[in-house]
Amino acid sequence: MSIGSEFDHLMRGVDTVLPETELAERLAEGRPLRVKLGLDPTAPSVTLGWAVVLRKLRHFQESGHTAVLIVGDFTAQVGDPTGKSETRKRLTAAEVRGYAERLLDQFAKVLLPEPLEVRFNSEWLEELDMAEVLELTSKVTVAQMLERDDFRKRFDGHQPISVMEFMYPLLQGYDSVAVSADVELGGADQLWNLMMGRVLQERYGHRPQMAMTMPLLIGTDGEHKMSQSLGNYVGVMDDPADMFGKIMSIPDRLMPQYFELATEVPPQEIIDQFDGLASGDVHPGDLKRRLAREIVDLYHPGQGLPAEAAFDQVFRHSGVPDEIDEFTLDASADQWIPGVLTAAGLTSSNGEARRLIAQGAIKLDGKKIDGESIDRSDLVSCVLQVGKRRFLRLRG
RNA sequence: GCCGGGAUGCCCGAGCGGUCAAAGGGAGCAGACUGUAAAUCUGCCGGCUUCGCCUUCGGAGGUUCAAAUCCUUCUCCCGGCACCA
Repeated sequence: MSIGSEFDHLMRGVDTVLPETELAERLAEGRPLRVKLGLDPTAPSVTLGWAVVLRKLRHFQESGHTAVLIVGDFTAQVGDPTGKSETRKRLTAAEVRGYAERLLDQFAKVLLPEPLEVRFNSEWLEELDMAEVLELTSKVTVAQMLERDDFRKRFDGHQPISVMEFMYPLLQGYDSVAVSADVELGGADQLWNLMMGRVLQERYGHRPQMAMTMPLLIGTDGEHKMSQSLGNYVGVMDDPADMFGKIMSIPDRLMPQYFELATEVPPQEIIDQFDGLASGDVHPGDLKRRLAREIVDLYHPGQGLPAEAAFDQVFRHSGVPDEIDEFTLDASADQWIPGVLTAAGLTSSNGEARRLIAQGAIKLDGKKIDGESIDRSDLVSCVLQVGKRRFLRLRG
């Protein structure tokens, strides 16, 4: 790859690079850069949101640079105060360990196996003794801490800020010192933290890293940043049909962002597609299908088209998906549908199920049911459906 | 430390002795319309095989025929004052 196209590839979708001119300079040095990305295992899944930065890390790998992926097992327990208006609840060591284990496989779905260094930051953070911690804290002033917006606001508003929260950026920054990062990647909300890494490296007499941030991907609700706690996410481990469906449900206005940040479709092609959309040559539904296929193919190679077919089967032809959960009926001749639905987990309570029946949302083999009880013999081998997307195959 | 205000359902927020499972909004779910988009309209939105019953209004006690609503106490938050610097 030439320097020019490599540079363009690395800059795809990027939000901010600081200092601006330095990326070209470092690339020109012609050696593999050490590109750090730190992720705290505070939840069990890699979402398309995290995948945005992970993909960027992969772009660096593709150019021969070394990906230094830091699993923040130690920092996860401290808790990143970024964007929080209040003190965050702390996770237990066991929770963090459990998440970290599950995440490692998922990272592998996005990154290349080489060149890659995976490090846990407890490796060095746990080893710091009090004298070293004090030295670390002496490198940064309280005024610098308060430059950060969320700290500033809380401080001015007399909201509590624990000293431990001040420690978070220091620890994350210390990671950069520990791994000698040339570049650190992060979400747009991490810029301040990344710059802290730069400051600390300088104070420790190392060459300061540059910071590169990616925009925060908006979740399927079309409003908030994608996050597991909000439930508006698509996980890279979601099965193809699920992934396809979730992408189809995002608001249209999110499509450009998703194409740019969550796919590898060449920039010029994206521009052409949206030009087509503006002129009416491309139908928004078709473009969204393309988007969904592209994303599914990224995490389940070759599954984009089958996922689309499954989607059409259900939503275009009002059919039933090929793979659905099964439920074995008990022996009673008279089956009470709300009980079945709730036992199978399709509804959360009998009351909810009864209401849905009253609203005409429950179908048996595609036909609306109106009563609550049905003969067992009329149910066996049939498909019970709640709304458009919840299905259950009944077994005798 | 003192004085005052507050804690309500997933979230925000009314209620201030009975007619309160608790107004209103948001989120969510379902129906119509669609491209599983947006916008809009409609219904539902604690549990229970439900004209009734049960568990909820920060925790624990108490007063009352009756408490989210009154009293006591505990916990936590918020304002103001004082103290310290």
